Amino acid sequence: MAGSVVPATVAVGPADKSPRTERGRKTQRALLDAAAAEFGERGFHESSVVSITARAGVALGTFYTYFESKDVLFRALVRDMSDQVRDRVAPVLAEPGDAIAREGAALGAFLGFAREHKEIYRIIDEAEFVAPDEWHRHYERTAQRIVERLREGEARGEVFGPIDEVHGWALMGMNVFLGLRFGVQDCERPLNEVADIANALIRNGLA
Amino acid sequence: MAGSVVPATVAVGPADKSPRTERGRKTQRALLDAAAAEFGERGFHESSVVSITARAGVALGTFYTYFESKDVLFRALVRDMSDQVRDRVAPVLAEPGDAIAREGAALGAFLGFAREHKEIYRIIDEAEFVAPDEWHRHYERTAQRIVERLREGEARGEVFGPIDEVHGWALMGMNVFLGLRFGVQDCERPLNEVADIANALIRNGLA
DNA sequence: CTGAAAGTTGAACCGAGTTTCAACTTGGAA
DNA sequence: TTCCAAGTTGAAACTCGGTTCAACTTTCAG
Repeated sequence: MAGSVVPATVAVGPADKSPRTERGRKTQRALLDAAAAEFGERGFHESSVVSITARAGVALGTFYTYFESKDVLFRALVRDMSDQVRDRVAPVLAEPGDAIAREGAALGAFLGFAREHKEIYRIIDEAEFVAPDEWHRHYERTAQRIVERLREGEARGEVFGPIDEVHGWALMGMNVFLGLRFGVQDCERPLNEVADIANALIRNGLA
Repeated sequence: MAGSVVPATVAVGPADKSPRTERGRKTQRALLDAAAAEFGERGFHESSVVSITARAGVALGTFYTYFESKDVLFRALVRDMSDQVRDRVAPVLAEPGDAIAREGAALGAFLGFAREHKEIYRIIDEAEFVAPDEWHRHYERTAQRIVERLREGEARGEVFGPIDEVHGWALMGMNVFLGLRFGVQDCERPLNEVADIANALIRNGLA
């Protein structure tokens, strides 16, 4: 899991803990991957630095060579997951189709990501308590992006306005819960089926 | 806050810790109210039994007269919050209108509840990590109830079917995130405005 | 080959918070 | 008034896990 969770460099705060050699970079990467897996499986509070270092195959003290604290590591991970989702969804938005179809494609891409990275829910959800600012930032930006896309569609006459912040949060909430139900919990149901039903809902409503 | 959080009796597990006198019931109630407030403000892990008993105005040891552990108390609270939401939404569902209008009324009632009980989000969200079974039960039932209501509407020809589990989770996700944004975070915006926009979305879609 | 910088190690320190428990208080029934 | 079950108390035992640090190893430039 999560072989690509690690960015080239990681923000570590004032005291520079960045690795200076290739060897160091590998160790830091092992710690980040181990942490993503561990937090995903057990949650922040159940994961100990001991268990993370054990999973990474390094000694306890090594952790503090690269991270100021368990907290700082978690924040770096939240930021990274948030960026990964964005990067995964971005390309499908370039595909042809009207604004609503593109939201459907975005949902499909997100569901796929959730199936591959089930740890994302535990990490981002738990950020509400462990790193509230990163958590807030993530949802604020995601909703904002949806609103912007819908407004572009509105300008093109593809969606019926006026588009409001409410629409952004409504669609985001829908996507998040569908990701939870059909990405993380139920791994069997075909994702395009789910995305199609949801897309029909936001296109035509239920009436 | 949370004067009505306390059920008449609380499940406490095998060893019977139920109070036997009026005095005991009052103390247990004080502990439950204090815990709801404390968990709502600081979250489960930041709330200590010391802080809860201090807020309730009783000694540390008294806590264990009524609860086997901090964990058991939290579970009781989650169950209670879940029931409170249900009880708050139920009455407005009896009002006249088609199935979709009733979903709008339900959302309105839920948003109102969220404004009055901001602690509900922290408590139910954190249950994902502290009491996963209660958390699962809560969302499973909520989605199920939405699906049932929509299917009734479908039978009456008020909504366009076929209604799927996807619809239940989609609407629930929408409601939850709107409650977060406009119930807990933004307390200014008129709730019926929010509910109306969301209801128009699920009634007619965006196209 | 050599020295120094980078990296690694894990026992020990430390604070925090849950839970226990034996002594003490309260309130009401007989 | 007496007695006892129910309730209360808070110091202390206990557990747990984050963080520190001084000794040790590896790597590599000169």
